[in-house]
Amino acid sequence: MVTKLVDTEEKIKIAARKIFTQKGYAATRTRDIAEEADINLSLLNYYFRSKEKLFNIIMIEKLQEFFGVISPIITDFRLSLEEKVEKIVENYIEMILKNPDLPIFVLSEIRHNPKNFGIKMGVLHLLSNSSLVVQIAEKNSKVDPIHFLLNILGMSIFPFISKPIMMAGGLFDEEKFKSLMEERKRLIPIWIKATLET
Amino acid sequence: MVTKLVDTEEKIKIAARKIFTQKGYAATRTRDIAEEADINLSLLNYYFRSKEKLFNIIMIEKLQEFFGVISPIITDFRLSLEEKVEKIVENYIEMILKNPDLPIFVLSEIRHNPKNFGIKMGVLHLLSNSSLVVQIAEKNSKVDPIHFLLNILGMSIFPFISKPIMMAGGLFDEEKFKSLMEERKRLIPIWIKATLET
DNA sequence: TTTTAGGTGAATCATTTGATTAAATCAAAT
DNA sequence: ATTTGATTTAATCAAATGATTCACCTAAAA
Repeated sequence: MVTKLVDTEEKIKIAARKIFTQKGYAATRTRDIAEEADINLSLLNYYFRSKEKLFNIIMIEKLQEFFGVISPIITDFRLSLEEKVEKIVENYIEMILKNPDLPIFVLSEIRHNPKNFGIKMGVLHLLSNSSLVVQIAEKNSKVDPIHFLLNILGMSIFPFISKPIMMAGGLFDEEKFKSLMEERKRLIPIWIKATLET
Repeated sequence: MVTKLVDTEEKIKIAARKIFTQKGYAATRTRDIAEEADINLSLLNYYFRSKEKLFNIIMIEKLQEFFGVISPIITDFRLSLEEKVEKIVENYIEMILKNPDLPIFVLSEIRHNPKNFGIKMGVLHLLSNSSLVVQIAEKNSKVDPIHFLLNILGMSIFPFISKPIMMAGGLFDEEKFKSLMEERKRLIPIWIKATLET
């Protein structure tokens, strides 16, 4: 077989990533994906057998994108607490700016299918054994690491989730939103530090 | 007509609230709602004409629940900045504890239909004219009210959005989550205050 | 050149799903 | 008792949708 100009399987996956993350599993039609990929509908089933199988492949990818940011950082004992916070915030905001649909997609699909996907081994177990908890305890034993992490992620991720509301108001555009988030990259570590002084 | 034991229209709406907020518009079948309401499918169309009309009714309700919490507080000039923060946090957490599906539902449905629903007049316009911005400026002119609000809401609401992840880990149950949020009711105002000292 | 095997697409199938229809029920008014 | 108008239901429709079929193509191997 000669090399295809564009690998068909990858072309379908690219389309699937776009449509699934935009509209979610239930609202996505396999025909939408086929059209976006500029291929015939049967091709999709030929390559991936079913909508659900294709979805699972994309979902696994997206979960890794979403959780992959934080895991290596919180376990890296070479990084100080301050450096960890800076890196988590910067990496998350950076990554989601490039992939704005990711948070709502991941969080709402997990919700609709909480059993599947090996998130069990996920972030929380990881957190308990990380060097992050030790460093938090050293800094301020009163602050529960769970609260600490919820604060960082809440401040970093929530703006993206509420973005449609801000945009609907007409007071915000893409440009303005992006610079808002660039500002937060700098400010959130400062604010987080302040919460540890309490 | 004799008084019905349970008003049929209201019975359908109760079922619709439950199913729509749990599964979202696209994943909801009108048959699911009919079954949940313990009525025939055609009844649903008899009372509400279509799935979309029924959905719009529920959606309006849910938007009011979601945004109704914050509007009266940020415009109330009798409340101090500290009181405002306390009330926003407490009211949001209180309300969402009773209606855990609300945040993801509202935020993801808005995202899938950003034009509809008069959110335009929404929170942001309200914010610009509120007494909150004045009070923030008095306290610390460096802090943008938008950042301030995103921090409060992010810290209060994000935990509910990420709850399915925490639960999947098996380290958390309903009980534990609830007491975590009760703790945050007390702590978030303290943390927010700390961010204003920077 | 012929064969072979993977790749491709038009047409079609079976099921799901939102919506409609027409008949039945039931209580109150006449 | 009959009529009336509001509810309620079983049956069915038409469109949407996930999936399959089968014929055809293409390029490499024999």
